[in-house]
Amino acid sequence: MSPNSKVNQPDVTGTRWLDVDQQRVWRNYIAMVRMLEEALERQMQADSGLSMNDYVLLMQLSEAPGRRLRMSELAADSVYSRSRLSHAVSRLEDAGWVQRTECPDDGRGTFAQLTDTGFAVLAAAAPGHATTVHDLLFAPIGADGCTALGFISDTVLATLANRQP
Amino acid sequence: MSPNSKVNQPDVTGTRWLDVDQQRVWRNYIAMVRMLEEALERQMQADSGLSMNDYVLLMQLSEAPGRRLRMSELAADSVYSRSRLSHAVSRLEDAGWVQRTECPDDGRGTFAQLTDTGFAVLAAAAPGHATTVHDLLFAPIGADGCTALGFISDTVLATLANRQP
DNA sequence: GCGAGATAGTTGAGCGTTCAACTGAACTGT
DNA sequence: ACAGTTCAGTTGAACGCTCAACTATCTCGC
Repeated sequence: MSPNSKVNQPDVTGTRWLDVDQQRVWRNYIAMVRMLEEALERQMQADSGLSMNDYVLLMQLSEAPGRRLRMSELAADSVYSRSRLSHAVSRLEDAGWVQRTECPDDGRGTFAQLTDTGFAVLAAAAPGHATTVHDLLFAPIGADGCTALGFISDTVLATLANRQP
Repeated sequence: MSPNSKVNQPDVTGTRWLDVDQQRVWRNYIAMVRMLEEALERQMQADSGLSMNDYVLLMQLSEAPGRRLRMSELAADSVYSRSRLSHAVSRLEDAGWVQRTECPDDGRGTFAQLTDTGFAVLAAAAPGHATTVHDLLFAPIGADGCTALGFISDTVLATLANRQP
């Protein structure tokens, strides 16, 4: 596919091809993300009947003051579109884990409020999740790996945040 | 949520809680994965009208001998379920990028064969993708970050591969 | 104080993924 | 040689996400 460039300079078309190492790393990164996601999904589903997406949403809410967040904040924290979040919260509401509340300060606003039932479900799911993340990620990569992963995440997030307003 | 343990030892329930650093890294890892995925998806969609999922499938095929793979192999390489791949290949077939072929060695088998059109589409999409990956990931994290990410991916993949037969 | 535009959130159609059930081919043991 | 099981792949329904269109509220300039 790529012209197997030895160096990482833009070619005549302006393309910055990946070198062989980077190609390998990129490929394995994709595989890692997918397999990790799949493994966590399965564990969560099997142990708590919860999807990872829902778990993360409940988690975000549980850590917010008053266990509630504006829809937009929750969407931003979760890297969700407004629409996706709206659908997701509707389902969580049907399940009884979250309740929508009016926002007194802003008539357009809506709070997503974690219910006691939702909190209980989350609390029941947390240990299994933490253990799985520990066993599959942090234990294998060790403290240095954790530091490195933190650096990488921070750097990439900063890069993504600081482009086109 | 978690008991904010200072050390990373299993508690009385056998739970290995994540320490504060690990929680932060885990959170940022999830955000990074999501945002990176979203950014790449948008670039790919805008520049080539192709989804990242389809791009990766075509890529895998393009690198296989004869530009074809058994459905199962392709599924394994892509971390796809059989069903998901079957649907995906059907769509790629409708688009004319891939063609299904009988497998002479195994009557149950099917080959997914990349067509010339499919290869051309892939070739057209590759530069933009490579450039984006370079700009958003490898350039920011640098050579050390690349090495670290390679180590992390390899380690996690090995861990995931080496459990329950 | 009012109209234009921005902002918060929802909705429904369309599409992709998942899940379970299915077909047909290939091994396995007797 | 054939019954049971495993394996490769497909199918259709259900569900989640995306996209564009929509309502309702807020903000700003005049």
